[in-house]
Amino acid sequence: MTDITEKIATGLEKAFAEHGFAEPSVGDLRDAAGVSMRTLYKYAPSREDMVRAALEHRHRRYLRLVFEDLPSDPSLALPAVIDAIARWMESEAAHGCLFHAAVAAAPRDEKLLQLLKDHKAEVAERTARAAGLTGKETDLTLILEGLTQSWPLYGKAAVRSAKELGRKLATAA
Amino acid sequence: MTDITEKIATGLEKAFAEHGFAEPSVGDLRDAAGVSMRTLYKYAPSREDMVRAALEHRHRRYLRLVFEDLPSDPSLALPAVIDAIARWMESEAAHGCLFHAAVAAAPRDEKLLQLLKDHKAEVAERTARAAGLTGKETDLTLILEGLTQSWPLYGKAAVRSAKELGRKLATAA
DNA sequence: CATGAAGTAGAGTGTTCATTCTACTTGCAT
DNA sequence: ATGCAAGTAGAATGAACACTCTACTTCATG
Repeated sequence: MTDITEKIATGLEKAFAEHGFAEPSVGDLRDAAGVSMRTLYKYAPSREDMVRAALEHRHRRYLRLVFEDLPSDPSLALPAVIDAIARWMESEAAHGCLFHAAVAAAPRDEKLLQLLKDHKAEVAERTARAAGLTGKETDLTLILEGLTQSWPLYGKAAVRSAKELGRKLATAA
Repeated sequence: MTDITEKIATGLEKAFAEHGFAEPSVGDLRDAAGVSMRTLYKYAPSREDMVRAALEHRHRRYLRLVFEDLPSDPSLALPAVIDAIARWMESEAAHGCLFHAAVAAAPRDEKLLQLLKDHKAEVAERTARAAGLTGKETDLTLILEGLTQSWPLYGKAAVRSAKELGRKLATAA
């Protein structure tokens, strides 16, 4: 992960997050990355590769923002994850999950679908582990996905719903 | 809603559902609609209008498939809605919610966003009414959105999770 | 100090695509 | 039977865009 790779990935992620996957031309992406056409294509030899680079960068950043500094008490971990996701939505993902957006824009691209699945699986697994709810990955994914999707519609009320459902899930176990 | 309007809307919905919103050219859409270019543009004067026509058609079809013939017992209505959505996903929406896909493909289009919001609001409202859970629209949206998003990842296990969380929500009330 | 790896700027190329236009057909109502 | 409303087939147009190429600059290192 050299300096310039990081710079390019950061710019690409920002551009796609702001303008979606259909709209930005490679020229726009070059401007966002802050490099020349030649250099951009050297590190991402096609527009598809640019999308992948952006998602991989986002994955790393998401994990860092959501799962670093969680409380070690398992009963506090899930609400903390939900709060972290809410903060993420508020500051970074007004338009919803970038992985779903990417797959929606290119439903034929198998590599993208795999990236989405890996991302969601890792989020579910880490959440389950932190909350002491291993085996409940499906329920947790449902709650977190539901939160991410209903946030643009209901805002903070969606956060309350997610916490409430999370609490119910934990007490049942 | 004349014959030909319906024919065009049906074809457009199918094309977008199968190939996403980015890929199909207007030529492809014309073939899917089974009319000439001139006629297609007469009823949908731009590609954007074609997207809107497809979504409006899908909205009507979704409501019919999910909310017709629900059991009148409120405690049975929510599981029935969840089962209907599962059937819908299985047969029609392998790639996830078409409304979200459309918005993801064109995040700047305000009309599309409004269509999405109206669709989700009506689904939440009808579900709440059928299940005797008015006031719980946010929670219901979270569960149903979570189901729709995690279905491609977990299949029937997502359906079980949704029912379980729905049951917990209902018993608390 | 020169050389080559790695960068910049930006023009060129060939293709794809949304939209429009031309020319022709069909069937219904007067 | 004619004329118009509504359809078909598909070619033309002009813009946008992914990707490539040319020419030039920087700068660390042997």
